Amino acid sequence: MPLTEPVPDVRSLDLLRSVAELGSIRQAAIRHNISQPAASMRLRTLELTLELQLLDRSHGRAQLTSAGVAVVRWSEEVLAPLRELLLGTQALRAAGKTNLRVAASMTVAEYLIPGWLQRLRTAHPGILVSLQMGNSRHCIEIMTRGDADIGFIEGPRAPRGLSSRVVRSDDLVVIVAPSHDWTHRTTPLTAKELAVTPLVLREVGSGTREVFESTMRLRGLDVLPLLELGSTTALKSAVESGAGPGILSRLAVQTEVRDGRLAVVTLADISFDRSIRLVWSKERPLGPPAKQLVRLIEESSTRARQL
Amino acid sequence: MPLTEPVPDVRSLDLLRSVAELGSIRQAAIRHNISQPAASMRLRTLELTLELQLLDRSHGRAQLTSAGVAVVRWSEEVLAPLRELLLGTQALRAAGKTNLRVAASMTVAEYLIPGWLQRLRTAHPGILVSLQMGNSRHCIEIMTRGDADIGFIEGPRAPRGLSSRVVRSDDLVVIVAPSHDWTHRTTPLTAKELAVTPLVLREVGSGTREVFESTMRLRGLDVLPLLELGSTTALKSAVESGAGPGILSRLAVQTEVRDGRLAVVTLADISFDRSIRLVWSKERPLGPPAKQLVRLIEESSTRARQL
DNA sequence: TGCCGATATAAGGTTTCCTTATGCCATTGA
DNA sequence: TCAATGGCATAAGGAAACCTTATATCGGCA
Repeated sequence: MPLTEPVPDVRSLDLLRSVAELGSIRQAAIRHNISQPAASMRLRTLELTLELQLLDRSHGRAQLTSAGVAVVRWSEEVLAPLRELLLGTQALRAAGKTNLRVAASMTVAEYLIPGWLQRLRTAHPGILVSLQMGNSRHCIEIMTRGDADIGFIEGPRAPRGLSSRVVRSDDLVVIVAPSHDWTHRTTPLTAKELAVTPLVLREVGSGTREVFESTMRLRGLDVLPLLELGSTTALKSAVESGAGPGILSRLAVQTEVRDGRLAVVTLADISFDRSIRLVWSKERPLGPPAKQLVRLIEESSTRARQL
Repeated sequence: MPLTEPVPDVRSLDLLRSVAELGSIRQAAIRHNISQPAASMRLRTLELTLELQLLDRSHGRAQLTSAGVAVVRWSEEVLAPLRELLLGTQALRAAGKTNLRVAASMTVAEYLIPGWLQRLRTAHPGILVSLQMGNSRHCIEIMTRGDADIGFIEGPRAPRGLSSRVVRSDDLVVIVAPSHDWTHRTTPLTAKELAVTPLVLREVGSGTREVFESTMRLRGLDVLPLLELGSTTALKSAVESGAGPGILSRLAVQTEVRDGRLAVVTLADISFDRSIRLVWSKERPLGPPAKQLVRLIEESSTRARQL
């Protein structure tokens, strides 16, 4: 479903954040390289758009109202991912003049790279990253050609000729709509039940489909496709609207699960490993920028465990 | 720091998401209530802004490139919080004609309410919520006057005349810049050390300051303010730029800690409880909408534990 | 080859947004 | 109480962005 109009402008939200930080519209305007009236007008437009009084101008300096404080806070959740998006696209554009070339599978690039870039930026602003995306096979090719310093792929085993290490766990999960019967199950789902249920799956040839089918085949079980879709988004929409249970990477559904739009079904006697593996050349040792990134990733995964 | 220009328009990101979902610019345009050329132009502008080719138009229908898929994915992290912001402001505006009136302390309103509203919206679209914000004392007044059905406050004990239950834990933490010495400590910080260190604190009278001072006083310890600031944002900026260690609610710093902009210092022999408490009238039982919300909150807290 | 659906381009008008100039108000200190 | 100062709003004019309708172009398909 599209965004409910009217949509506040992100630059206005960012400006409001600066006003909160600096305590003055004037100063915020200067920092954003616009004139003071322009800033004043943007904030006014924002207030009209949201139909809320965000600033109290009756005492000389502009003071945030409680609604203003709340909006600033909520805006931070919008602005942080937007900054990550900008860093991500920047890395995609940056072909030359970078000191760290990263190759990543689609899943890693989509779900993990932006956060890592954000943290790398704050910890080591000097490092400029370029990003190449592809499937795992493609990434391995890039690495063996020496066109990237470091790579991230999914897969149970290390590719030959490259050193590798698991940096993050991931696995395929069964997802259903929150209204589905399976959300009320008291017993975990068995592999056998999964085999006889028509499922919403990614198309043949995708990494997700391959992992799922091969793991099931190892148990001597078949898969029964109900629907085959070519993208993660399409699959989520289908499951969400009640088409039936679907199979996707846990990373790919974490947001929807958190928001209650999808539910994960617990599995009894089967699991689909899809761990994420850091790979690098055996011949060439990791350079300092690459080492910084690796260290940061390891820190963030231990921190995630603590929380 | 302000957003790095040029900033992509969120409506364009939303449109791209719809294109990914529907597989056609035309269909996406219809869903967004704009003409097909307008949609085409927005997407073109987005591609120019990001300097990336997001769509492949060479096969009749528009097909997302791998960069396009990544941008859609990154956009979801932006659009979801934006939807929460819209729900939050909507609840702030909605005075009458709602079937669930919520009173919440600033901390709860800022950090937890939007997520709950989002989940409530998807699970029970019929429920219209209105939100009143204030400090904990103010919320209790609203509740006892009967001007809200349900409230959320911080505090160690139940206010008299109201039933209450802890729904979420929270506590004050010591935060420092990532470059601070304390990030390299091998031993936890003691209460005594905290007492002799000049700290960046919220102003006297704020809930945070009260909890901090009273807990320290109970130990017979004093507090030594280095800087007193009137807002969470200002305090974070000060600590981030190296002013010194600061004291804030864990909820208030989780984003910055995740992004590595701030670090939490482990405490040895002291803790500052600030649990969040659901309160309701003893005379009036919870109505069905209130019960739905409570159930949802409890589900989400157990789910958070599982992850 | 010819039709059809989908997208791009063109033209025109409206709206939005920014900048400079200026006026008003609150706070401050003598 | 009065002037000075810093800060915000308003006004006017011009530039840029955006949308709509109409039309051309292109790829797929029978």
